[in-house]
Amino acid sequence: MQHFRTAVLDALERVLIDVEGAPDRAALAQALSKPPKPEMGDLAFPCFLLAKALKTAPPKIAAELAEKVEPRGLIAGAKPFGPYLNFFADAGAVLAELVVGLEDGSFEQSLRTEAPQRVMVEFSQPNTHKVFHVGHLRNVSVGDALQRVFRARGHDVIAANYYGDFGIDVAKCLWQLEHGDVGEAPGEGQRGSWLGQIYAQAGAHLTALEEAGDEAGLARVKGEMRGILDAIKAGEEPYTSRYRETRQWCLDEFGTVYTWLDVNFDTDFFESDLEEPGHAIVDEYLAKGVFEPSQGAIVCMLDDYKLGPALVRKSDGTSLYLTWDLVLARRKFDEFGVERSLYVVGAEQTYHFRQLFATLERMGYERAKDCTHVAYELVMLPEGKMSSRKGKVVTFAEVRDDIVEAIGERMRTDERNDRSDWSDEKWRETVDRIAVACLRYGMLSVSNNTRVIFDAAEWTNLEGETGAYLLYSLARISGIFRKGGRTAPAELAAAARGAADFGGEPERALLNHLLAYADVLEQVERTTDPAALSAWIYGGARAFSRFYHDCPVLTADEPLRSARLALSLVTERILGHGLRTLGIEPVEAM
RNA sequence: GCGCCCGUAGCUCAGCUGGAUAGAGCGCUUGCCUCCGGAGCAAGAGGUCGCAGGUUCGAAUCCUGCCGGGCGCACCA
Repeated sequence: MQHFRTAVLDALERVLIDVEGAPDRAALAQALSKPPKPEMGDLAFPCFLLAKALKTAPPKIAAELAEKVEPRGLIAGAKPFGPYLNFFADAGAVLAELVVGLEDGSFEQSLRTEAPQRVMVEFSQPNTHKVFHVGHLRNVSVGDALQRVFRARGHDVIAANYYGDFGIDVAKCLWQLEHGDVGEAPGEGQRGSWLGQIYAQAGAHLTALEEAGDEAGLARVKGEMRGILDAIKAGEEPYTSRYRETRQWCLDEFGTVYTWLDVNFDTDFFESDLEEPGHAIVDEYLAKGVFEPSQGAIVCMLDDYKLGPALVRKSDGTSLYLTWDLVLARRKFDEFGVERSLYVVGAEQTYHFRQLFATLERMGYERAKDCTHVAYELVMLPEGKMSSRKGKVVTFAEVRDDIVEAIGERMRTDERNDRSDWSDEKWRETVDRIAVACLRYGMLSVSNNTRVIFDAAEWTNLEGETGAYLLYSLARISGIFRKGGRTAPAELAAAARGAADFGGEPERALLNHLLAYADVLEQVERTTDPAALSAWIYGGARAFSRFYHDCPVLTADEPLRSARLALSLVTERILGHGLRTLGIEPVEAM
């Protein structure tokens, strides 16, 4: 398929061929932008950067160049707007190219990078024995979207999960399980959350002792917790069996969450596997002189990086989070052959990752510079910060149930659409998809470095800028085809080329919007922030809604009817692609 | 004290590789279902882009300082 953008660059090069000192093609491409209003054209070239070479005022340059541009192929013409030279697309021809490109695969090919790499995206990293809450949902949404974007860009992607399945917090939970009044374990599917509550109780117990000033009690309980951890490390019963069983409950429950969200990992890492290799790696680099003893502990000095010493072994001989990340990084590089490594982790750990990457560099891993900490801000509640220790959280299960309930209610009370022939299975699947769309879109519609405020009332409101709106837009397209039938794409493309009256403002605005998809994916890869993609999809859904409202499709005369069907088709395909890249599966009806 | 992030409409946020009159959603006011799905479309009210300097033909966007908020700064993860 041919791109309008390419056609414009060709045209610019033709008219600038005699101009000495004119920018090269790359610079021209860089300068192209979108006019603020559809009636001002489809692609704008600012003439400021020719002012020096031509020694002429930009508006005059624009006017002169406009004279020289001739209608040709995808270009219908060019007009000057002040200092801008604006190109107009032949809407029908551009649309036909898109239909063809989507059919023969060249559209998807055009989304891909020229330099594919092996990329690992590590995300989710849930802790067993703790609740999975809406904060974790943000991590999964961002990580999975990035993973999908990198795939769409043609990279060889490995999606990695890293379970925090070991450590003193696990022991706290097991201690409370033994000493607290916890009742019987619930049935399958709720045991993980149950353990999460028990963990919170353990935290509350410790806080209570602390606040009561009971230092002896506090020391005793902490000692017992420490003892449980040591017992598991030593393989002693009953703690080892209890640990294995409860750990599995949690992993199983995480699995149901991922299935519901449609998230898949290519590889799993476990903190419990890293203790031993952690000791080895510290010994190795201690011997090499990269690490050194300090105040009874082992550190890596990072003065060259203007960072404090990175602690890799505590004075009691045990290892830390950072140590395990060193082991993991080495595996990622050496065993997986990763060329680029993304860590989707909350912004509060920025300092940790600066130390990690600097330490890796000191260890001789030059690829440390290809490691990126994808930092995202906290998810807050309207009343303030969440705290899993205090049990002040909105759990994933609560959110899922609330939103499923709200969507089900909306559909049951809606008389506009007849769903009497829907099977239970179709109901369930549709509600679930809308729920996932609302949750993921809610998490992805703000930039990584903006805090998300999770307001249940707001999130279950299905009107306005929500995931439901996006699915609704695509469902309307499906409705058109359900009623009008599916015509062969080749026929639609031919009709689009010949439809003289196609190209009204809503049509051109929508078409123009769709053309920017590849740029948006490139931007998300570059910034590792999926928010630009969600914003673009929302903009596309809006543009379609206006088109849908203003331009009747099925009742139009041929060939306009087919041209509009073609536009509906490419919108369905491209917005659908974008939604799936965010991890949102469209529905045909809702 | 040092480092990172954020301050844009009543609220929640886009826009930030400098460019054409600063945009959405929610809320408020008002139109539009005999017409492909009203979970929609259109219009209205609402903004000293935290403050002060600087760079530039041009600054919400870049630089400096200040004010306000969040997070982090070795034996937690």
